[in-house]
Amino acid sequence: MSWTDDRVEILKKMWGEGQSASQIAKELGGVTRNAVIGKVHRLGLSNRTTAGAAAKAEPKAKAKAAPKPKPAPKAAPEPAPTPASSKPDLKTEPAIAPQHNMPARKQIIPAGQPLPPQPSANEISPEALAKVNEIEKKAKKLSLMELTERTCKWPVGDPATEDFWFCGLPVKTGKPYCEAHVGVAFQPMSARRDRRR
DNA sequence: CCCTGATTCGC
DNA sequence: GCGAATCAGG
Repeated sequence: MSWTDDRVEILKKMWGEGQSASQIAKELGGVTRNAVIGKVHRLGLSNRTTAGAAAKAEPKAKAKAAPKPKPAPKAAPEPAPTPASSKPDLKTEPAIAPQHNMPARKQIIPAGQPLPPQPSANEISPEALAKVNEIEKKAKKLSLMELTERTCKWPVGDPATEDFWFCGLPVKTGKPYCEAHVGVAFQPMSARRDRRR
């Protein structure tokens, strides 16, 4: 795969949105996150203001081992960073008028969509249920964006409220959920039948 | 161990 | 220009 214009376009877009290099790599396909990062640097767009593993433009005066001399006498001029972007768009927040303010009003948000299929309690084995309640306290409470292929994607709470998050614990390899949630998500047909009245 | 981005350097 | 290997950190 090579960096065609449209692929670079996607790269720019996603990077701008704060997507991680690995996510971009997956989206594009045929490239590794290293390739993405390398391209990002070559394109000049680098330092984002993203939290997490942000780098420090810190001169590491670390006396490392031998194989890393690296003189680099060039002093970076850093003139005026003119936003010579040919893309005039960018979302300009309309600055929505604050909804007066919601006193102690307990969310009037209408759940526009059906809630995720939270299994009804009577179909879950007591053991599994107990286990879930147990680990749910330890849940990492990830947002949608923070989910990866190795984080439990079990939704908790009402998506229409602020009180909503994903479990985020390490998944049972091969499954989309952690061990506890796999227990309530994947049940043998026979077990369900038996528990039904 | 999982992940993140940064840098180097042979190609 | 490209990106694997490596580095550095959360």
